Amino acid sequence: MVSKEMEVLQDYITQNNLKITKQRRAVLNAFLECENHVSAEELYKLVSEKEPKIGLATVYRTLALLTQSQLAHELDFGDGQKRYEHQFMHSHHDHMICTECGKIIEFTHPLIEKFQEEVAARNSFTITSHKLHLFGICSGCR
Amino acid sequence: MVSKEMEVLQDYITQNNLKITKQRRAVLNAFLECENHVSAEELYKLVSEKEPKIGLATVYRTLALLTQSQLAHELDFGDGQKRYEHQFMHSHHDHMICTECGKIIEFTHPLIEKFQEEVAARNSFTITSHKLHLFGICSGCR
DNA sequence: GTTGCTGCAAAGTGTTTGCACCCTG
DNA sequence: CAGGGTGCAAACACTTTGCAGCAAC
Repeated sequence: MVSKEMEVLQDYITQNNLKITKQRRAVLNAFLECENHVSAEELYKLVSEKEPKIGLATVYRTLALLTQSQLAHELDFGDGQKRYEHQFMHSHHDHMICTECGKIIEFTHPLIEKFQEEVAARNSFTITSHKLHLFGICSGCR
Repeated sequence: MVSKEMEVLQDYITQNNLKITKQRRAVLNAFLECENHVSAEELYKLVSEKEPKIGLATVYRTLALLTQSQLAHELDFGDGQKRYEHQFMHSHHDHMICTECGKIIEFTHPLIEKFQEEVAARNSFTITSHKLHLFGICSGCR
């Protein structure tokens, strides 16, 4: 069973004279199986179940690799640690973060994007990326 | 010369059984004089000019105090350190960050805010705050 | 004179790096 | 069998904390 994500990783690895290892496979599989928006530490715990001897440093190094190969995307919700989300076949979106329960709702709004471009153009600014985070209380916590 | 910001700090301090000190006054003054979006380290260097014996920890502690008393607002642009902006009489705005020169342009767009509320309502989510950061290249770096 | 504040150094947190050994290609 | 990958521990950058002495009220 080779997932399409594994193929992407294979491609990236062979194109860059790198090597596929059982640790990298384990990290990728755990990353794909787990909920979105994992931290390195959380992923480390998950991978450890399958690959007990793995080191935290390897998880960090593999997450960097996944980010470079576009399989993962780095996020920073301002809680002091980076989080990673699935990127493959996963188009751009923004986040609502419930400050009570930590729930994350993804959304996009075409008009928000449009007005971002507008205000950028007004300032002669060329957007390469953006982050929009709404913090608040979700329906379940109200 | 007592600035309105100093009065706010005084109020907060007396209301909470705290004490005003020359270090706190020095940090506040340096914070008000310096450009917006300072990091703790930067502010520490500035304050050190006037108050050479001050410790970095005091700057951190005073920044926490300023944040609590609403004089400062904590920001995280994802570069690994917190930054602080003037908050007093300074209404909400978002940020464009030039990834070449670090320049920060502040902006607001009423329609963006409006559509944020709309998409939140659609998800039964109550917004308490938000962060919108546009990353890209400013006019001077193009 | 209490009680909070300071400076210092030590401890913390999340992440990165150096190194000797291991394993993939 | 060469060169990259791994685990471990140490190093890192930023921030917080413990403590003894100090200063504001």
